[in-house]
Amino acid sequence: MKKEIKIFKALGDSNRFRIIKMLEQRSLCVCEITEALELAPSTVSKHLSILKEAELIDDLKKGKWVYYKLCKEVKFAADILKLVKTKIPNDEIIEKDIEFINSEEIKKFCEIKIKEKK
Amino acid sequence: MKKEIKIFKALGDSNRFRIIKMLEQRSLCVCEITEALELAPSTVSKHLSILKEAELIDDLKKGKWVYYKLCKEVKFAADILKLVKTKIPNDEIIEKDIEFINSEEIKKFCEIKIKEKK
DNA sequence: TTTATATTTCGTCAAATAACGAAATGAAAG
DNA sequence: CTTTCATTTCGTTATTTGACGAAATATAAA
Repeated sequence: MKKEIKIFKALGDSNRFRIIKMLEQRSLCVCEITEALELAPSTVSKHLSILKEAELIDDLKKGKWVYYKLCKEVKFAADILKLVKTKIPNDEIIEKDIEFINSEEIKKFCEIKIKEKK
Repeated sequence: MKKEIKIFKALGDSNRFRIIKMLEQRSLCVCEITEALELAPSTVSKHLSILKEAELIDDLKKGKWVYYKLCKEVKFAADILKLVKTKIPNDEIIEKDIEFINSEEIKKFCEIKIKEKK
């Protein structure tokens, strides 16, 4: 499939759009995204693979966790990401997502996962 | 559905993408687009309604014909259309489409439709 | 090495989508 | 007013997509 069509298809789903908007804030591990979207981990993983296949995001393994971040190379995907970042006003859901990933709640959620083992 | 998601969904189909690329050249009536894409008129009409619903294109009735053109108002759709126009290299199919709508063949096709009645 | 945890892959199911032809609509010509 | 032609709407069908849970994989901890 044409690369640009893949990009548009990838962005044409509201859950994937939410992921992109959260990744504008900072890179996130799969479990954080899963927690925010309230979907099954396998579903989130599939969404992430579609975004990655479109070269909108990239992954980075850190131990057990896999972190995803926006892909900012110089190409059409980066242009689109810039437009998405600068020109689309956040709706309620996006605002709530951003609030969530910046919250103490999600920080604790991650800490507990680590500390539980100590 | 969120307006921007509609835009991405609309562009995330290769036939609709071809339509947008042809409309970059000039406004076209439904039968010209149908001829270029080699799809059923009802299928093309549906694609056009999806693009219109996303506010990427607009229609203009002229007698029996309905012409469609790109929608250039100041909003996200216009930004995307600009990116699409300036940043995406044409592939073979798009080149062929552009050639077709600028050809003598399609001009004759339209003329015959009119003259047949005289 | 065994166990636990994070993520991905696989198989399945329901819903959405893209295609078509047939019928309906609307404008122009006879 | 009736017919003709371009387009749209409707109903159907095949394919794609988004969701899930179960099983597989990979890494860290015990």
